[in-house]
Amino acid sequence: MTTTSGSKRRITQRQIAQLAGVSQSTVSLVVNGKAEALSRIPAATRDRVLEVIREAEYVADPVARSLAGHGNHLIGVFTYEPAFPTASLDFYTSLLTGIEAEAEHLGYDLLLFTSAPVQEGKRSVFHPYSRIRLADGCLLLGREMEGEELERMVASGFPFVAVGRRDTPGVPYVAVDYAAGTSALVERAWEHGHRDFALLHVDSTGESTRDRRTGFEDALARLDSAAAARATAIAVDPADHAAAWAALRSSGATVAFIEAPADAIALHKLAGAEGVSIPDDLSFVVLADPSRSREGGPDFTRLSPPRARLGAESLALLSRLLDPELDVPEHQRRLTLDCALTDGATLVPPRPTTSASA
Amino acid sequence: MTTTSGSKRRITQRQIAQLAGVSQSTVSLVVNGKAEALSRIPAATRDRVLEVIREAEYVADPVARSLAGHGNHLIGVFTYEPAFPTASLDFYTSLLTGIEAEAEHLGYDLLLFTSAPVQEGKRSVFHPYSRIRLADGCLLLGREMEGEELERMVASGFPFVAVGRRDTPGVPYVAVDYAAGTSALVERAWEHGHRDFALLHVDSTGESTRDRRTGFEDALARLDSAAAARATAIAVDPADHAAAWAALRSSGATVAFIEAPADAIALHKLAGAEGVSIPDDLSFVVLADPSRSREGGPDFTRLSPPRARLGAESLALLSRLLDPELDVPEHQRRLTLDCALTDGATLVPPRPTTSASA
DNA sequence: TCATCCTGCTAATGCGCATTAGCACTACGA
DNA sequence: TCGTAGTGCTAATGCGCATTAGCAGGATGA
Repeated sequence: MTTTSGSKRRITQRQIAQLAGVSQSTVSLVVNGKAEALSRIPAATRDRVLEVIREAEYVADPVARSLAGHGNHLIGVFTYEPAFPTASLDFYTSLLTGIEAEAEHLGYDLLLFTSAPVQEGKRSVFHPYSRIRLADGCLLLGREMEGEELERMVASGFPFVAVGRRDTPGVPYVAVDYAAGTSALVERAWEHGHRDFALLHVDSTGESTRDRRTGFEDALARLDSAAAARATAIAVDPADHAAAWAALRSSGATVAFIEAPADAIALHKLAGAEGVSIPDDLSFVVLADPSRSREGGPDFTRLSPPRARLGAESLALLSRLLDPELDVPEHQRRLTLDCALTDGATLVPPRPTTSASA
Repeated sequence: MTTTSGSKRRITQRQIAQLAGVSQSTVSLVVNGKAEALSRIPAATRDRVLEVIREAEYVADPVARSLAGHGNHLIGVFTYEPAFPTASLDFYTSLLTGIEAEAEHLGYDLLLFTSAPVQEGKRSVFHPYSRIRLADGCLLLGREMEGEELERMVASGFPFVAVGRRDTPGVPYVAVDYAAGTSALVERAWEHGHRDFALLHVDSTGESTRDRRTGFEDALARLDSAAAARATAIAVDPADHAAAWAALRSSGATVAFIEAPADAIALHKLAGAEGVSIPDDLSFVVLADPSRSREGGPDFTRLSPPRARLGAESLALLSRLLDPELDVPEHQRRLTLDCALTDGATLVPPRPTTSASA
């Protein structure tokens, strides 16, 4: 009564063997024997077995195959952000699209760890009933992952790839070059004549947030140390955009670099409410693509990270790591993709200086 | 060398047993024994074993658990439409969102069958390396499923739920009431004064297409047999919207019921190109929600099938079927959800008749 | 004093498959 | 005539776990 399911037990190799008048081993050999093994089995026998298999509609039990030491072409997808489906799905959709396309291409099935074993406020791959080992390897998604968690992953020897740059040593990843992308946008704003910059970033210590900040600060430092010193960084509380807006206005910046599209949209609204025109009074640069569902937002000048490609490349890297033939050298375990820029309508030259103060 | 992965072999119950000075059975009992079994094991022993488990970071191998007759809280998601990720993902995104949310709620992981074993032009769950049996049960998505395939599923005894109505006997499903929804829209158009109807449907024999057609025809028949007789059904070839447009125009209809949002958008464009105003010259009613990514389309008067809920309810039904405690009666194995209507801007009264012909 | 019951475990088995060692037999060359 | 090589298979084992029967030893009751 504890059987998984199904009224009738599934047909097994042993039954096929009986029907065909051979041993279970022979059936197994016929089903997956290598050429060398098959050469020992005459065509007549093989055909007979195959015939029985076809008639009986036999399908090998993947669980047993797996236990017997065969991978099952399964890739796990683990997401650290708890609210996977509802809140964050928008964000991950394009990633998943890329992953799925590549999975289809490579013949992998995808195991989504949607069951949320949230312990002590965080998700962890390591919990007593983790199904992670059902998969041959695993992709890790999420804005933030703890170093300790990643170290355990590395130590466990379980093959995985992180989607996004990770500092933890030994972690294979595919990343987007947010630093270079942000730098390029800073330079563009500079060319437009902007000298007062503000960065409105997500309140996170995640690598991607830091990369954007680094790109922002480095570019400014290269261009003009005074402007760099004047630049303001503001951590945005998604629950209190008014505060961020106030901080932005009092910073005196003529251009705002905003990390999260959702924040950009909210701030854009606040600006409209106060009669501040974007971009005439204040330029907006957004450091990611708005998710598709948010219509209504303006056509931001922004970064367009290649999310679908990021997903696809991550899976491709993982599949290389899984290939026993391949010995992927260290330097090929970390990839960085260029980040595209999208010219939008929200970056224009600043208003000509109406002289300083009153 | 054929081991799945991981440099060091994973720690097993046997090793835990040795470390704790007990037998493997005892470890197993400690880990998952029912209360009755556990009562035979004194707290001291249990604690010792648990301590070793904690220290060794032991995690049970889900594959072995599964083989030994335990389900693993895994739900398979199979999609019949081949181009799952790229072309059709848009369509399935909302469905998947609902499924994922429910999976998280119920503690299930999701197995996406993205590897595409397309045989003879069609996908099939039944192929020699099907991993479907890794899952406890399975959701079937797709516009069309062959009866034979579904019959095999029913016969196999493997628990599953089809997303969308299926005629095949014994198939559990959750569906959207497209017939009633379409009927309601027909009535609304009637109230606006329309008497000449056209239905532009997808060229498919899928149940959902037929349901809409049924709803369309039944409503008209109820309202006025002459109008019903005058109504035209046009199968739209997505590659040749011009033909559909021509057929629509020559039908003399004052309102077009269009099944696929993509077709509606294409036809709307053709109308614009010919100077035909929608809805002033011709009303449009669409029988599904446009996917989000297609911005630019007008605000159609349309059906808004509750896709996310459809996904969630399907999984909920499946989980009920999987519960050994429950014996779901036949009539609870098929659910139909109401389909919402969205008032849009494309259904208005027809132009007053400018008398017949010239 | 012996039968009975309880306690605290363990040995043994099976889940379905892959893999390896090796058996029985034939053919063939020397 | 024997040794060798090949052919056509099968028996046996293990993967890691869950489950069940049952054993050894002590306590308890009649």
